[in-house]
Amino acid sequence: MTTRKNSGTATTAKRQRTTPTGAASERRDHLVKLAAELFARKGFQATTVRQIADEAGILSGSLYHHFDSKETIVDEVLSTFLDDIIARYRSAIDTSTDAREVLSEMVRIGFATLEPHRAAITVMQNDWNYLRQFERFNYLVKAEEEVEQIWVEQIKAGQAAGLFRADVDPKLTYRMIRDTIWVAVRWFRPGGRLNPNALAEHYITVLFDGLATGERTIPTSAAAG
Amino acid sequence: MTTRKNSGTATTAKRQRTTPTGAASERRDHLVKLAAELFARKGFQATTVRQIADEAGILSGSLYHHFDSKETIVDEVLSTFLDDIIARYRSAIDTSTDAREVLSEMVRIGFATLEPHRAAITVMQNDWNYLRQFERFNYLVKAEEEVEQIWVEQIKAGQAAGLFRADVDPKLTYRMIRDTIWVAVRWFRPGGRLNPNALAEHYITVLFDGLATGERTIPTSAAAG
DNA sequence: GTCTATACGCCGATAGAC
DNA sequence: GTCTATCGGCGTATAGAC
Repeated sequence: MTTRKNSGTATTAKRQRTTPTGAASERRDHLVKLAAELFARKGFQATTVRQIADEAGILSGSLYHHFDSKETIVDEVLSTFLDDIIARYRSAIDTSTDAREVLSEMVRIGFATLEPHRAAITVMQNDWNYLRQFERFNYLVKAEEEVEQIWVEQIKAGQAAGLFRADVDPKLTYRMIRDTIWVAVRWFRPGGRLNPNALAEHYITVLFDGLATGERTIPTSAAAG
Repeated sequence: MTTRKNSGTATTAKRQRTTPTGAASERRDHLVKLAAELFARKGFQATTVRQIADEAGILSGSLYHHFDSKETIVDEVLSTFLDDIIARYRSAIDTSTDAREVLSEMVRIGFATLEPHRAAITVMQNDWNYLRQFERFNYLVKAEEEVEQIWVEQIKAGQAAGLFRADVDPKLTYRMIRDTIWVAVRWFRPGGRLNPNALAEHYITVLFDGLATGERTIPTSAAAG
């Protein structure tokens, strides 16, 4: 399909390294960071290569010494984020067996990612619909599927163990959790009233125990009350 | 700030009506609908006026007989949606006094809106970040604030009545509910496995009663157990 | 209400000097 | 690694005939 070389994970890869050793160029990384901020603020398409170059204090033509296209830049923004988040999820699964604890931890990971990967998550939210139409970004769909599988597995395990109510749809529940976390990037501001930790604990509380104070009806498949 | 004339609600308005009676032109409405679908599918910026015209079987120049700019078209898409949703919320508040019932009804309204306003909601989700930078769309911010006030009021009322747990942040809770509903437009497909009703009931269940099966710790300010 | 024809700027990207 | 200079294309929008 594409001509990309895959490394590390099965989902994403780094491309067009300029140094002979294969090490990342710091200059290049810096440019990617500047571009990511612009993409997040104005959208991918509304950001021009001239603006990116301006931000870096060079001319637009000079950008093409580092990247062969504007899409290569956003590709790097997104794949870096995806590599990181998937690695974190895997580590959470490895360190616990209780589905409720794993799920809580993955929620915490999500909110904790808002700050370091704010720009990438914003681009993912706003420009995913546009970017997905290019085959070069097929790996985004693959990564999404991999993440979904990880979550749904844990929700089903929790239901089988009698920890979670059996009358909710695992896939649907996953989507709602996922969406709630990532979309928070729209209003979350580092240093604001709420830090990522408080956000996570707030959400975990409502997610597991609910908003109501009264009696509950909880049908379960296993360990019924 | 702008030269727009406001009608109906305090938040949105219709503009540039062409008929002398002030009635909406059906031709114009049809063009808006076609454009909305394209905006939703490809993003506002990635959609060209030539594509909109193609879809309608006319040439791009002819579009300017109906609209004075591309932004006017998307403006009409968004304001129509906002007028409708705010009217529905108001009617829900008027027909019930129990905060839990009002909240449930507003959740149902949200999910029920996914289908008829799918395109508008998608544009709102994906292009809001871009559109908000133009002063002509300031009314979007105002409408958002109005909706927030309606929700937060109900959550606080529920807490005061001892119906909702007191240890959650009303504003934060509103944002999470709102985001969960609207972002569903990304994966919701009319005629799919889940209809808007099932979605709403599923979410209401988890929202009020939680995902867990065990005992809960529920601090309340009023009517403590 | 649509078409013909076109203005005019900005877009991403390239070639080659330094 | 950056600059100078530039290309071809497509973007929104307009003027005026029909």
